[in-house]
Amino acid sequence: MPRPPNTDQRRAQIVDGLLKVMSTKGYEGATTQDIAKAAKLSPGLVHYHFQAKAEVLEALMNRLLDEHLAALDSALTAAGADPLARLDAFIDCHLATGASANPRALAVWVSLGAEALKSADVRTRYVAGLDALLERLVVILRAGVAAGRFVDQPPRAAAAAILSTIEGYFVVAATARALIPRHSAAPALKAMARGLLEVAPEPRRHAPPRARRGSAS
Amino acid sequence: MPRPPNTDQRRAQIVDGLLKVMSTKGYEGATTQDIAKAAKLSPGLVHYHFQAKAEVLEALMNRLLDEHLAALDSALTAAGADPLARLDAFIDCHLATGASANPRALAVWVSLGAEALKSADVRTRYVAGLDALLERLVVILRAGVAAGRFVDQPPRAAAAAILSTIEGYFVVAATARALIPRHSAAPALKAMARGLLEVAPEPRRHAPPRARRGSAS
Amino acid sequence: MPRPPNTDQRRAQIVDGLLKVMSTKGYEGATTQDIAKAAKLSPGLVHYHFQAKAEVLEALMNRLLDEHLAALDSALTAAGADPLARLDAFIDCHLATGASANPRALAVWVSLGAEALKSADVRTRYVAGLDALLERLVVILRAGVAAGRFVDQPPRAAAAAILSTIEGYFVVAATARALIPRHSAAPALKAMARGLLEVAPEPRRHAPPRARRGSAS
Amino acid sequence: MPRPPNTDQRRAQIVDGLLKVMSTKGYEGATTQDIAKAAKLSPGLVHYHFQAKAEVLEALMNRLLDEHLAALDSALTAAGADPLARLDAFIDCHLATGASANPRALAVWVSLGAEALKSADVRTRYVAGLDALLERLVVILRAGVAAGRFVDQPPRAAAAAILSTIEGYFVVAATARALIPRHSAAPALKAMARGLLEVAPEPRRHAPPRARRGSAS
DNA sequence: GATGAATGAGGCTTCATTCAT
DNA sequence: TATGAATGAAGCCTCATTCAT
Repeated sequence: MPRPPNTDQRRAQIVDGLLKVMSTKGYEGATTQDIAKAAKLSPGLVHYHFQAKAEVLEALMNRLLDEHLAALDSALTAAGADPLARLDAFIDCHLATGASANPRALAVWVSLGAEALKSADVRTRYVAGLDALLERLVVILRAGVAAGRFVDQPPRAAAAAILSTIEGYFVVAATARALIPRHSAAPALKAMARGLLEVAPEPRRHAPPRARRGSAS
Repeated sequence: MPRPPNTDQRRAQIVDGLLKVMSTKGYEGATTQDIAKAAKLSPGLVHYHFQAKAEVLEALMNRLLDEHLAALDSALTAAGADPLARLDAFIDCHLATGASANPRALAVWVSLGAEALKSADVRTRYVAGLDALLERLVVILRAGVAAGRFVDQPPRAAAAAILSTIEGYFVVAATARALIPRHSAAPALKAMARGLLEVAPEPRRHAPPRARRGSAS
Repeated sequence: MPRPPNTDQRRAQIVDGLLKVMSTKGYEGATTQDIAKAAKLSPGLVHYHFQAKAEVLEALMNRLLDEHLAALDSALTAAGADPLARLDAFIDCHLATGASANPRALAVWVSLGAEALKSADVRTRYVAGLDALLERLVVILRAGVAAGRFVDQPPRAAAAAILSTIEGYFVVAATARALIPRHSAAPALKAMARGLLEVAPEPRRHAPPRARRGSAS
Repeated sequence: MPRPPNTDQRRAQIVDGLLKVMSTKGYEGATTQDIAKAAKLSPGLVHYHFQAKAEVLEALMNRLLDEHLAALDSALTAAGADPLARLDAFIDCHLATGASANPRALAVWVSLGAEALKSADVRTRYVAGLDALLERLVVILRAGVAAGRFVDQPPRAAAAAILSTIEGYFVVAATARALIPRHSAAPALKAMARGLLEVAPEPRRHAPPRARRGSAS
C-alpha cells in the first residue's frame, strides 16, 4: 500500500516555485532553497523530483510555452478565418489579454531571454518558442496576402517585426511599465501592423490602394 | 615620485572586461576573475578601482548609455529638422547602424533588462536610459504633429510602440538572429511607424489629413 | 492471514545487491538506492530489513567470511592429513580456485580492508576473519613441524607471511590483474612457502635435480 | 610588491593534510574541511590551490610514489651489485625500514588500493606505481639469473609474488598489525624469496650446488 | 598602484534515513 | 511487508571581497 504517487503535482509545485522566485530574482538568483520555500516543500524534494535546477527551468519554459501556445491557438480559432481578425487576435493574445497580463510570467520570459544568451539548452528552447510564434504569424500573413487583404511582401520580415514589437513590449512592460500608456500596446501594434501590411483602415476604404512601400528588404 | 594616475584607464579596462564576459555569461556568470582576465589585469585590481562588482556594472551601463545617446544625438543632428527624417535617423541609429551592429553590446543590453528585474539600482538606470530614448522620440513626434506631418495622437503611446519594437528587435537579434531576415529590421519599423503616424509615403503627400485612428487609448 | 516471512531472502537479496555495487563503487559509493536497485527492490525495503547501511556491510562481511571458511574447511578436509597437502590446499583455495576466482568478492574484500581502517566495527570483523585464516595456517604448520615435515620455526610468523602473500595477491589481482602472470600465483606461493618451511620439493628426487619449475602453470 | 608566492608550500601543506586525514578516514571520508583543518588552512584555500579534491589525491599519490621510489633506488644503490643483496635491500626498504615504518603512509596506500577499484584515474597511477616496483624487481631477478645466483624462472611471476607479499604485509599491517610478529616480515619474505629463487643459504656454500633449495637455516 | 593569496559564506547536489500509505 | 516520497544534514565547490606584501 504505497503512498499514492504525486510526482506530477510536486513537479508542478516546484516549477511554480521557480516561477515565483525567478520573477523577482532571476534564474541564478533563485536558489534551490528559495524554490523549495516558495513551493512549500523541503529543499531535498527539489532534487528528488528533478535531477538539477536546470531541469526545473526547462520544465518551466515548457509550461510557459505550452500554456501560451494553447491560449494563442484557442484565440486564433475563436477569431475565425479572416486574416486581419486573426492578426488582431494574435496581437491581443499577447498584449491585451494574454501573457502580458501576468507580470510574473512576463518577468520570467524576459529572464529567459537573458538566460538564452548563456545556455545553449535554454536558447534552443527559447528560439523554438519564438519560432513557433513566428510561424503562426507567417501563416496568417500569407493567408492575408493570398486573400488580397495584405500587400504582398516578405512575410518573415513582417512577422519578425510584429513579433519583435511584442517581445519589446514585454521587456519594457516588465522593467518599466510606466513608460507604456495603459492599454496602448495592442492598439498601437495593430496600427503599426496595418501600416506594414498596407491595410486600409477598415471603416475608410476611400483612398486608392496606395503603392506599396517599406518593402522590408 | 608618484606614478601618474591611471585610474580612468584601468576603470575603462575593467568595464570593458565586464562587457566582454557579460555578453556570453551574463552578469552573475561574470566572475571578478573573469573580468580581470578579460581586462588583462590581476583580480585584486578590480576591487581596487571599484568598490564592488555592482559598481562595475553601473559604470558599464553608464558607458553604454552615454555612448549610445551621444551617437544618437549626433545622428539626429545630422538628420536635420524634418521630423520624418529624424524619426528615420532614430530608427537607423538603433537598427541599422548603431547598437544592433555590436553583438556584444546587444547581448549586454538584453542582460541588463533581466538584471533590471532584480536590482532596483539597475532598474533605475535602465529605465532612465529607456526614458531618455523615449523622450527624444516624443520630441520628434510632437514636432511632426506640430508640422502636420504626423497625425495627431498621444505621442507617448506611439513613442513607446516604436521603442518597444526596437527593444524587441534587440532581444530577438541577440538570442535568435536567424529569425530576422537580414536588413529587414529598420525598413520594417519605418513602415510600421508610418502606419502608426499615418504618414503618407513621401512621394505622395496628396491625400487629405485623414482622421486619426489608432489613438492608443 | 499473514504472509509467510521472507525476511531472510530479502536480506540475502540486499546483501547481494551491496556486493554487486560495492565491487565497483566501494562502500561509501554504494548508495542505498544503488543497493536497492541492484537487489531489484524498492529503496525503503533496505531500511526495513536492516537498521542501517552499516548493518548490510556487516552481513556482507559475515557472508563472505562464512562462505569462504566453509569452502576452505571443506578443501582442507578433502586434502587429508598430510600437512603439506593441507598447506597446498589452503593456498589453492585462496589463489587457484577460491576467492580470487570471484572478481566481485575480491574487489569487495579489498574494499573491506580499506573500510577496516576507518571503522572499528569493520576492523574487528575483518581482523577476526584474517585471524581465523591465520589460525588454520598455524594449526597446519604446527602439525607439519610435529611431523618433522617442516623445519621448526615460529609458526605465527610463517603463517602471517603466507597469509600476507595471499592478501597481497588479492589486492594486486583486484587492481592490476595484468601484473600477475596467469596461473602463477598458487605455484609461486607454494614454492615460497616451501622455502620458508624448508621443505624439500617432494616430486623431484628423480631426474636432474632442478629442471624448471614455477613456470606459471 | 606582491606577496611572495608560496603555492608550492601550500600545496604541500594541503597534500599533507589529506595524508593525515585519509589515514584514518579514507579518501571519501576526508572532507575538504577536514583537509583544510589538518593543514591549518582555511577551507577555501584548498580549492584555490587545487581544482578539485581528486587533484589533491593525485598529488598525494605522486608524492608517495616519488618519495618511495627515491628511497628505494637509493637503497638499491647502497646495496651494491650483488643481486641477492639488492633483493634483500628491496625487501628491507619495504618491510623493515621504509614504507611500512610510516603507519599513515601505509594506511593511505591501502586506501588507494581500494580507491583504484573505483576510479580509473587512481587506478592508472596506482598500477603505474606497482609496475615501477615490479620492474625493479624484474631487473634484479634477471641479473641474479644471469649471474647464476637465482634459478632460471619467469621473472615476472616471481616478481609478482614478492611484490604481492609486500602489498599483503602492508594491508595486514595497516589493519591488523597484531597478527604479524614483530620484525618477522622482512626475514620471512627473504626466506620465501630464496625458496622461490632456489638460492642456497649463503653460509653454506660447501656442498655441491644441490638442487633442492630452501634450506633457509 | 598592483599582485595574487586568503577568507568564509553560500549554492547545488547527494544521500542515509524516516514516514505516510 | 512494501512502496516511494520526504527530510535535512553535509559535502564539494565557487566567488565576491579582503589582505599582506
